[in-house]
Amino acid sequence: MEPKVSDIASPLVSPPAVSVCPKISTLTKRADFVRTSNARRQGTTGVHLQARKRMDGEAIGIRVGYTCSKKVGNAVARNRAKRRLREIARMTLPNLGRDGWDYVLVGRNTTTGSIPFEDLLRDLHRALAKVHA
RNA sequence: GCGGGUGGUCGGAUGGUCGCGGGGUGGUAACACCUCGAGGAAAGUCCGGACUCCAUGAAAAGCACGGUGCUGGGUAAUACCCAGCGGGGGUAACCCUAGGGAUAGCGCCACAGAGAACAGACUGCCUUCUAUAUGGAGGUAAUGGUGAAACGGUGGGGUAAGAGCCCACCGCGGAUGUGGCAACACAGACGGCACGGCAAGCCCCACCGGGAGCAAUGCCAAAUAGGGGUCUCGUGUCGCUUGCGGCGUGGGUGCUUGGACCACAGAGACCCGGGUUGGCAGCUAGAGGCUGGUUGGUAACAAUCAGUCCAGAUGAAUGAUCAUCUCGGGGCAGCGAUGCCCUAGACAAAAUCCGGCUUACAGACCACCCGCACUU
RNA sequence: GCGGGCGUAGCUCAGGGGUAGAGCGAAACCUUGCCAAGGUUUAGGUCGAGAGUUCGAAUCUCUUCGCCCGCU
Repeated sequence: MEPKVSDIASPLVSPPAVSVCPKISTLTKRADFVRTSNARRQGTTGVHLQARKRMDGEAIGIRVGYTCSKKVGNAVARNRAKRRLREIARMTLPNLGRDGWDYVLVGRNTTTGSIPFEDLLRDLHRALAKVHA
């Protein structure tokens, strides 16, 4: 039997202690995106991940940004891809993300909006593991 | 039943769990609760407005530039809509139509053809002259072929040959009359025919448009700077009532003109260098939409009454997932009725707002109408 | 969001109503022992797409698609 999405995510969604859970904020500045893209990167079928360990004092907590260029498609396809990226980040980063890092999730050509959701989730897990290594 | 035409509607539904944006309430806060949260095209940005700023005495005038272009009406306005007219298509329902002026002027009409816009004559036809030839003079425009287009068409009379030269019909122009608010329609004396096409070529005529746009504009905070160089015009003047008037200079979001206004010691142009891309307002209730009724109108639409609804983000909010149902589609089994399984599946997401236009769109539904076939 | 511009041969561009062209590139041949250069010749185009105006459209008009630039 196929594992349900809830089975994959359940250990991750289980609420961690508040003191362990860093605050997650969204990247909005272009300069942050550029700095992150110059650091570590890892591509998978569904998502392309860029990550960077910040210098001390820049900001607090985990920060995450989302990018979907016109290659992804029209406005409907871009928004849809961005929402799916937000959802997997919400389910994953509170547990697997590291404090003091910036992450940028980039939507891929046609796959981000179309592949099954659990595949997208596994792709982010793999990409995070490789980037942290 | 089949085929077609017109107008319109919808664009899955319900529930659970976890999340997102705005507003409200409570709370010191974390947060909790309540409530609202994409489209018919939100799209393209092709038009028209609202609104804001700039300019302005003024909706200034003229020129330039751009647009519109049958008539009447509707509207805040339009290139939109409605009702008609003319032209074209279709057996029909019905559809399409940038549709003013070619006698204001200029320009163009390649190739072919004798000749392409003004009457002219290559091949011809007829008469005549002579030196009888591939000749000259005259008449004619019916013949031939070319071309998108050739100076009215067909038939008859007539003639040396011919010709609206004459006649009949058709076509064209058309004084005038009738109907219509008008575009225009109908009738038509008369004219023997004179007047080719292109204005989405320049242009003429009529009407419309001041320019830029929410990245407009205003405020707050921080930071940096209160820059440098070159060039041009200036450094006012007269009067008195002593802060006003005359003159002068400079200042214009296409240009010019005149006037008013502002400034009067600085103004303008170009080049070099440096800083910031934060927050708030504008920002969503308006020529508002929808539903139902009444009145006027053929209609578009207007007036009015009642009810109801209202996204406001800014790396930009609607997602993820599960279940059930239903419309279609596909597969398998079956002669069939039907059963089982899979599958929510088109275009496309607000960005100041509104009215139109155009383009994209899986599929489903409703009403009316037309043609053909069949039955009664 | 607003404003502006461009689509013609494989590439860079002319042509602005009358049979689509230039340069570079490609191919074949000549030349050479071989290559380059040179010479001769050839192929290659729905003029981004669809309608309209015209006798006739790459050209004029409208619609549409794609690409590029500027404005805080």
